[in-house]
Amino acid sequence: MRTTDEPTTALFRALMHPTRLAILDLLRHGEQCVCHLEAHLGKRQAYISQQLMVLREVGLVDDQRDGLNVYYRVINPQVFALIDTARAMLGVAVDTDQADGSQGNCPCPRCSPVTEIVLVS
Amino acid sequence: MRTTDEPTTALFRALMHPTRLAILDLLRHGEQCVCHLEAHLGKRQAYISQQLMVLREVGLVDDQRDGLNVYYRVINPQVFALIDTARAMLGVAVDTDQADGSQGNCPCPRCSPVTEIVLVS
DNA sequence: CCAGTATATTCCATCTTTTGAATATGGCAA
DNA sequence: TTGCCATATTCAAAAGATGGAATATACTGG
Repeated sequence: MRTTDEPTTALFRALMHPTRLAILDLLRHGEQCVCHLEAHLGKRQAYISQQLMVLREVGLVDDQRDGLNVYYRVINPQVFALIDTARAMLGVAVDTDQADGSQGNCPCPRCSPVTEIVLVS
Repeated sequence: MRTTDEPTTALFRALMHPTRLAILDLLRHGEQCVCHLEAHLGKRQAYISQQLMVLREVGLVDDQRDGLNVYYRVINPQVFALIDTARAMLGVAVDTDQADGSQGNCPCPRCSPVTEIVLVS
């Protein structure tokens, strides 16, 4: 229908998706670049980007460019309370960390500071 | 996808709908019969029933028969906190009452106790 | 300017949700 | 049983979401 609806439904609509929920979980401890999310979620970049677009459109996240990388962050941390309440209702343990098992080697400067480029002669 | 997803997404999926949200709002002050919801929401009975089915399937509401009428109630009131948090995030006023303007004349015994059947000779 | 890297967007086939319409069920009273 | 009332379920068409593939954009370095 999508007519005079409350924006509330749009919010829940955005939270209705496993990957988007996983992305938000990865943003709990501060902003992350797309490559970071990509590495940790094990999904294609374009796909992650699509989901980020949805989160952006409902005003849940904000992006900020830093050189080649784009860093995303949650605008209103209350959304975490929302997710936690939902999980609590269902008896799901609130996993404070990683959304999935994949270790994720994010190559961005913030994740991997230049240290291994020592190349001894 | 719908595979190994968290039940959390199912919860949000159920809350993603304006009519379902309105039904939950009507159940804030205790259980209500279907005709009550029908009267207040101004939607067809079958439609209301469909939405109630969705809410039932995710374990948000419970029903109980009393004669001809079926009364629905919210199982876990925490869901109201969830909705309120969402609305607060969006700056939407938490309307404690009626979901829409329609006055709603519910004919069920609890709403309209037998008083007008006096029929003087 | 050109190439390369990080991210974004568009397009599209497929699957799911939405909602109207018709129909079914369950209970009550006569 | 019959008829009626309240509610539930099923079906199907239209609308919307999902996720893959290709492509576009933005920035950096040479």
